[in-house]
This record gives sequence, C-alpha cells and structure tokens, in this order.
Amino acid sequence: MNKFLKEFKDRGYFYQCTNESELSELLNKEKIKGYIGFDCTAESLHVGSLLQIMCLRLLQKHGHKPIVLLGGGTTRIGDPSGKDKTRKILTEKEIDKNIKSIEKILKKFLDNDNPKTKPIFVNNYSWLKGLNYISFLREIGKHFTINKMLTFESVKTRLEREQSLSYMEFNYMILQAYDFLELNKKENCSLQIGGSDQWGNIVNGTELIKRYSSKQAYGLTTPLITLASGTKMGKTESGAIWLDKKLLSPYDYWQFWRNIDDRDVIKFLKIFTDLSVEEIDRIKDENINQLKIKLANETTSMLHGKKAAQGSELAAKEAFSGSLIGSNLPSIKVKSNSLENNFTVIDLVIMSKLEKSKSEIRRLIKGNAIKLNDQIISDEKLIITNELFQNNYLKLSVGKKRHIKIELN
RNA sequence: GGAGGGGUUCCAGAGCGGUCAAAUGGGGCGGGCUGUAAACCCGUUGACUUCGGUCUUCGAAAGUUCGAAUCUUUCCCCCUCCA
Repeated sequence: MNKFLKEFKDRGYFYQCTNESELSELLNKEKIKGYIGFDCTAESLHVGSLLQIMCLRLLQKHGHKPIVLLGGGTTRIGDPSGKDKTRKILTEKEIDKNIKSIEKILKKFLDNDNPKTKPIFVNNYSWLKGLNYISFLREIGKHFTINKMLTFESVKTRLEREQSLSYMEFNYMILQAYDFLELNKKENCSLQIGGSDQWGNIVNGTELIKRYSSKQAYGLTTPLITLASGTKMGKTESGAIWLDKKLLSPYDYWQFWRNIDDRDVIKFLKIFTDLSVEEIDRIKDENINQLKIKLANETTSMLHGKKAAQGSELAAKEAFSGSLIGSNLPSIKVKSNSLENNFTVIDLVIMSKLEKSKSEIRRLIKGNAIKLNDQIISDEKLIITNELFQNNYLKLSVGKKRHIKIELN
C-alpha cells in the first residue's frame, strides 16, 4: 500500500475511499494535489476541523500538495448535510472576515516554505460568482439526475422530517461537485478529502469529473471523531474549542487536551500529533497523566508554538500544585483605586469574567469553590483590600480548574 | 381542503386557577473520592438582594379574575391522520 495511505490508516484517519487500490497506485506514481474544503460560517475553526487540517499536513509530509478551498461561495448557500434546519445566511462582509481569519489559522498548521508542497489557497467564490445560469445548467446540470439527488442522506432527512429544503440548498451538492471539477481542470487536483458526512458530495465530484472530462479523481473520507463521553469533537458545554487564541487562550487549549478522557489519549496522540505511530506504540503504557501532558504539549505547540505550550504546562503546574502565584497564569489588572467603595469578592469574580452572575458566585461561595490565594472564601461580603495582595498579586480560583492572577496597579 | 394533537425554564418532559421560579430525568456547575481521568456519592442549576424579600419567565398579543403556565379571544409556529 502507498505510504501516505498507510499512515492515513495507521493514524485512524481513514473511513472510506472511492477507489483505494487505484488511488494507492496513483500516489505511488506521482505527487498529486489534494483538496479539502472549509466552510466559512464561523469566525474561526475549532478542534472539530482539526482532523481535516491534519490530513493536509499528512499530504505535505508525503510530498503532495494540499489545496485549501475556502468556501466563500458555498457558504453563501449553506451545506444542508447534517443540518436539520436551514442555517442563517451570513452577510458578504461576515464571510470575507471569516475567510481571512480561517486562512490565517490554517497557515499556522501548514508548511508554507517548501515550494513543492506549499499549500494553495483558493476561494470558490472566485469561480462561482460569475457562473452563467443557462450555460451552467447545460454543461453541469445535465449530469445530475433528480432521482439520484433525492437519495442523498442530507436530502432525505430533510424531506422525512418535513423540514423544508430550499432550492438554493438543494443546489449545494452540485456546487461542491463543480468545485472539484474546477480544481481538477485548473490545478489538476485529483483528490478530495472530507469528513464522512461529505461522502455524498465528494462522490458527486468524482462522478462529475468522469462524465465531464473523462478523468479519474478520488475521494477519501475521515471518520467522525467523538470523545469517549459521546459528544462530538469540538464542542464542549463551556463552548467550542477554538483554534484562534483570541477566542480561546493557549492555556485553555492546553487544558482541553490535558483533560482528555483516558480512553481517548492514545487515539488522539495518533490523530492529532506528529509523533510517529511507532513512537506512540512504544510509549503507550507510560503514565497516563504524562501522556496527557505530552498530548497537550504537542497539540498546543503545533498551533500556538512551543513557548505557549511550555508556558501552559508551567501555569498548570503552578495552578494545581497550589501555593505560589503562577506567573504564567492568565491575568487581569486592577487599579488600586477601584478597591475602594466596598469592592467585594463577588465584584472581583465578576471583574475576572470567570462568572457573570452574582447569584451563581454566591452559590459557589456556599459550595467552597471560591479561593483567594488558595484560601477558601466563605464570606460573600468579604471586602477586597490591598492587604490581600502579595507583592501586588492575588490568585483567584473558581473551582479547582479555573485560576486567574489579579495584578494590582 | 377536512379531523385532531401540541408549543413549559440548557434539553427531554410533568403541571392544567392560588401551596409554581414550576415535578422528574438528562446535561451543566460546585463539593467529596482520585490522577486536573472515568465511575460513584452529595449539593446546586432565572436574576438581583440589606437574606426579610423583590423583580422577570411557561409561543405572541389582548382579556376574564383578588389571583393565570393553567380559563377566553386573536395571531404565529409545529406535529399526526384523512383527502
């Protein structure tokens, strides 16, 4: 089997392939271009997209060239796959903004220096916006039958639930197939990778390419990654695990990986780090907590850099070992004059943004969850004074996991 | 087009004139145990509070009543069955 495909499988990226043996042959014969499309509905990507990003990295690692397709055009339509409702339609401005920040994130993960594997960024709006309706129908539309389109999962679920599926959304799959054709013509791109929910869309693309230009193209899908707890990767109750440090600090990102369920650790080391499969097999019986730290360090440095990873590890050590105020903890500054007028613990927690409801904070205090310099606070009316600060610093803890450094100035 | 059923707090789902900030389960949060894990146990889960209470919630609006999530009217939205 081809090396890329083998590693793709060994790492747990593989779900389905349109024609595995042929693809393997092709990959052995030449360096190809493969693309993944990213939806631009949100202002950033979260760990739910991380597997796709890892696929792009793997392409690069094996000398192939990744194409990143930013769905500037298709986001204007909205992919109905996996959605039981029409999603809200974004303004052009929002989409453009999202594209920019998503592109920035992807560049962090990819090698932009090697000219042979340097990623190509494209925005499908550039070719979709100018489509002529009549000629599009004649050239592309004739290759799609309604009979077949109606059998697609994304369409079926909508129809079964009697949720309306607009004609606009119905066309999404054709547009995505057209994207593949366009990239195949323009860039000689012969592979599309996507999540398992994209299978239908991807197959449409390879079939369109076959019918339209009698060329062979391939599709490869990845499984849906779930956490051992059963939830989807990416969303937690406290919010999405964003890849943009403006939305989620490197420390919190590190913590997400540090707190992964035991059962997921080895699986995630394989999927989300650069450690070789052999290496992971060798260390898999080491102390589970050390492995989690390794996972957190690897994933965090890949995204935010080595320094941020080390800082997070240090901050975690300081935060969880108690005692000293962690210099690496996230911090906020407080003006000393704002401590006048009976500024209480509750006000302090509000200011720290760790909680926003005063009732909630009162409840937390009753439950011994609020600590100042590791001392449990039991009086909700406690006034914050200068004396509480040690060398102008005060450590505020909410529960066992959330700590913040308050700096007086 | 005809006949019914329904919209309740994060979700599911009770309540059907006052004892309702609303049962129960899930989820979340906090505490305990531990390993910043899982499982388990306990507490908590609208906001504000001088801890006495106060204010805002049961699809939307209007009304009946001392009093409405509960009754009436109109409107909006969903679902099931028949044509």
